[in-house]
Amino acid sequence: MVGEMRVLLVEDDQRIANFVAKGLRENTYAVDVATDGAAALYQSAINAYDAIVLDVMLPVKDGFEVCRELRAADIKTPILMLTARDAVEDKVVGLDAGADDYLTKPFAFNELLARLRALLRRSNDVRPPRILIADLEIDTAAQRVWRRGGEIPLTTKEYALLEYLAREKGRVVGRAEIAEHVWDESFDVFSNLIDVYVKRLRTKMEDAFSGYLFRT
Amino acid sequence: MVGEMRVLLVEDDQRIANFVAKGLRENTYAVDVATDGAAALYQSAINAYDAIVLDVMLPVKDGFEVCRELRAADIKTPILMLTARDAVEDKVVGLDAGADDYLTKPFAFNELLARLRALLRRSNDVRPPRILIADLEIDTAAQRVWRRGGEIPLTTKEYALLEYLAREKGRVVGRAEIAEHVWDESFDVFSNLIDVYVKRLRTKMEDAFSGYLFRT
DNA sequence: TCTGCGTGTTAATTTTCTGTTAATCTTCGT
DNA sequence: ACGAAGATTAACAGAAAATTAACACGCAGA
Repeated sequence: MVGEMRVLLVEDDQRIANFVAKGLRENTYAVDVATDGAAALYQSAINAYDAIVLDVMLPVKDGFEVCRELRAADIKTPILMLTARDAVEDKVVGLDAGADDYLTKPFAFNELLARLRALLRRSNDVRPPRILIADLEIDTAAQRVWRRGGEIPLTTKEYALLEYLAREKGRVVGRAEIAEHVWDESFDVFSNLIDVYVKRLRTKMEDAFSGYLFRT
Repeated sequence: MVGEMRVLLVEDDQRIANFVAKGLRENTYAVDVATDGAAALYQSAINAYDAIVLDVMLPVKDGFEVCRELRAADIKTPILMLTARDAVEDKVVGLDAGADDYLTKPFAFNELLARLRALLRRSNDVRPPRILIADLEIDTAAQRVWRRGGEIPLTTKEYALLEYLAREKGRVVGRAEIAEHVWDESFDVFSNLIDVYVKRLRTKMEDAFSGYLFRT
């Protein structure tokens, strides 16, 4: 949160764009403006913005589409959608497309500032650490796991084991170490419980990837 | 803005304390009560309150003193001072001691609510007044909830729980955390009240969306 | 006072997890 | 090829947690 925040404003209406950009600059944001969807994608590809303010109605590519493509490209920059429409359905579409918040025109400029601050705070705060290994994705905040888009439901222990292994990726960890970190002191050293859990994980993940399993 | 705000009420007069606490709870604040200055300091040391409503005339340590010590301990929680006296001088002393606002008894309860809201708003900055998750829409100002256009009537507690969960969407929150934010100190850790409320919510929302409920 | 509603309690039931056991399969040295 | 040690797997039983219904109590309005 130090330094200047960079914002990409995507808005085709000149008047609104000028107005908003000026207002944001007065509030110490560094603002880039894109006037259509394609430009927006291009700009966000070559710059690391802290947030994107995105109008829905755009020439070339509409805001929903831009949003979707950004998310598809794994760009997680917070997006504030801006639109004249206020049908609930539009909000749903917007959020489904990956927007983080939604503001309908006309809006008080202060409201936009406030939402933007909220978004930046949210993302800058404790960014939920995600672990990415090959096509495996772990959201440690939600304790959920995906592979190639599909979510894999895991039990508490299964998840704990997976997260531990993922964190220690590339290192050879012995049973004792695993027991130490994933189970508690009452763990029975002579049981093969760990093997059983590794098996369960493997089954659920369809033999995900190999580089992390071994024997003492 | 309301919903899961935690307030510490410091008041030695039982009748007033009950009255105020009850009123605040009806407005979805989670209220803890301390009946003397020392208790107040202790409580605020171990809990993170969003605001403190502090009577001036207290046994053991008076409100001014409590206020001073809190500020000395670098606790910045907004403080609303409450007193029977209304001499201008007292206000000055109170504000000097570090209070943020000042209210003299007798007061209209609505006035207290208004001041409290103002304090919380000031310190808390802005949060989106509407929360949208899939086809669920929450109006935090009116404390009303819709799904697919239809409004869902919720009781105060049900609403508070839902708003909290919605705010923490995507994170795994344990029972303790929920209790901490939605209930107050008198919450019985061994009861399954939270489960019961989750059930009630689910029933009303027809198993709305799944991604937010879990164990421990 | 009666009544309805919101809040919280309790307990029975059902489902899901965890950990154990034991049988089978690999690997590898001799 | 044989046996042993370790690895893998399936099946299961007890434990833990989730789910649900039913009820008790206090309070506010009629």
